[in-house]
Amino acid sequence: MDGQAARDERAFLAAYDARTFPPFAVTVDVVLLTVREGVLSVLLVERETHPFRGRLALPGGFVQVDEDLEQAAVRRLEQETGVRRSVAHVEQLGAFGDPLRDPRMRVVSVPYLVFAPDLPAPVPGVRVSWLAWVPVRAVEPDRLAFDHAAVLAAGVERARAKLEYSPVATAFCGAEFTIADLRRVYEAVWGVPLDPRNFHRKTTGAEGFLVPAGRESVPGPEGGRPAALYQRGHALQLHPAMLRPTYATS
Amino acid sequence: MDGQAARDERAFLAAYDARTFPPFAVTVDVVLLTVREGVLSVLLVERETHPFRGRLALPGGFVQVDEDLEQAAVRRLEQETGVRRSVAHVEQLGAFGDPLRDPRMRVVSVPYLVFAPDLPAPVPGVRVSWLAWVPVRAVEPDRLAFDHAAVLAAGVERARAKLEYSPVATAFCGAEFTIADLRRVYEAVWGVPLDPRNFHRKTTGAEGFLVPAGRESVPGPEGGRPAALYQRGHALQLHPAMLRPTYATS
DNA sequence: CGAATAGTGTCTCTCAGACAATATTGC
DNA sequence: GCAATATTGTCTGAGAGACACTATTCG
Repeated sequence: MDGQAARDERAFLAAYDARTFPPFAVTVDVVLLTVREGVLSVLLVERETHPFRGRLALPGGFVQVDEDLEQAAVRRLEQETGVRRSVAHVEQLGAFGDPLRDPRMRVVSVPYLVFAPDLPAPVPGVRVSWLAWVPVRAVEPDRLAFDHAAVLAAGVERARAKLEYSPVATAFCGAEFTIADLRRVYEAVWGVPLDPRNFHRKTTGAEGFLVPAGRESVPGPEGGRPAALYQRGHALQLHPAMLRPTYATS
Repeated sequence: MDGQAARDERAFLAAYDARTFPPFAVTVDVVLLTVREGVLSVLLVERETHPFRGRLALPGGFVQVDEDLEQAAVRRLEQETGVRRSVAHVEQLGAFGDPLRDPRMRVVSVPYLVFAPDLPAPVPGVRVSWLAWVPVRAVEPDRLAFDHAAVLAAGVERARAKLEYSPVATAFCGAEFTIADLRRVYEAVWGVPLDPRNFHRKTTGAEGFLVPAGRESVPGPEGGRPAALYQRGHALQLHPAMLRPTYATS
């Protein structure tokens, strides 16, 4: 029986014509977030080609037929923005498939959310003439191409929620960072000031979140006691969670 | 300037040939969960056609060219399982696009997670000869078609997490339900017993979660005091959150 | 020394978990 | 009455938020 079923299946596939299905294109977009000078910022590129030529957009492009979705996103990330995957956190943000989101044809886009440390100004890569970090609060939604305003909003909201119960905030920092560095990440992403003392106690108390690097930072130009340096721990969850203040239902 | 850009864009679109892009197909799958007799169960169908003919699978199918993704999922839900959208909670679960997940061609699937009350045994609908509620713990992952084992696992994990900080557990109940009904939902989805007394205090204390229906339920065959009936409230978040016991990192 | 930042301790309030006690039904 | 379920109350410990206080640097 099993042999018969396998033969059936092979015969079916040999006769299969892919053109009988509705033709879609699939793209990936990259919502690359970082914290620069205390401000949550997103990397935007200027589109060089139609549609939306000259408009700002998220980096991204078409997925190749034999290419995994995340692999396609990472390829765009590295080619167009110069950010290496190894220093960043990458997670899928969902699928956006409104039939009218692309004027060319039916396109389903799978955006990926990326957290990266504050990097030197990225250089325009393949097929990109201009790109820049833009503070998220300064982005004008109506001026973005496609439905990228909605994608960006989903990415920012995901980032805000994720900081509460996961240790991914460390992906915004370098390999070694101070508690104050980490606090500035939370403050920038959430857009609220946090009490440095309570923040210190909570982060150092959460099991597996931070590992002491055994070294100290150099104080800034305004002086101050040197801070201990930490590395990210091995925990996958943040427990207890770090809840946003004024947990309004919004 | 704007007029020139618009003319450029129109000219580009008129000359555009959609066949220059890699051909994908896009499908939707439905992870329909319910709680039957205290057991978290998923609706599975038997595939009538190749590939994976005769294997169990999630309901789903190809998205039409002019059809929204969620609309496509709801169409499958209603056509293949008879569950009406109005009684259920529907949310997107992400995109699954491994290049080898479908032997026919490159297919990206966008599964939707659906929570529904315990409904009368659904009737096989369009293109479906057999379907049944299967306890999630009884599903044999290797016997599911495509990558549906991974999709189901993602859906169950999303459901477990979502119950903690959102009021969607009420979607597993009917319009009116008792606190014990709701507790059995949490117990079934999380797979752990909960203290009825603490559960009662927490759910009735969470603002906007539940609204008293002003009526009482009929006690079961074993007696017991009648319970007050509730309806779902208007809250979008569950605050304070209902955290799973033994919050292991796992 | 003063300003600035890092880190610790203390108090209060909320809330989760354990569980006693009471209320209301069917048999 | 007895079993079963519903609901309220009480206690304890963990943890969040407010904030006093100490520690260490630069100028």
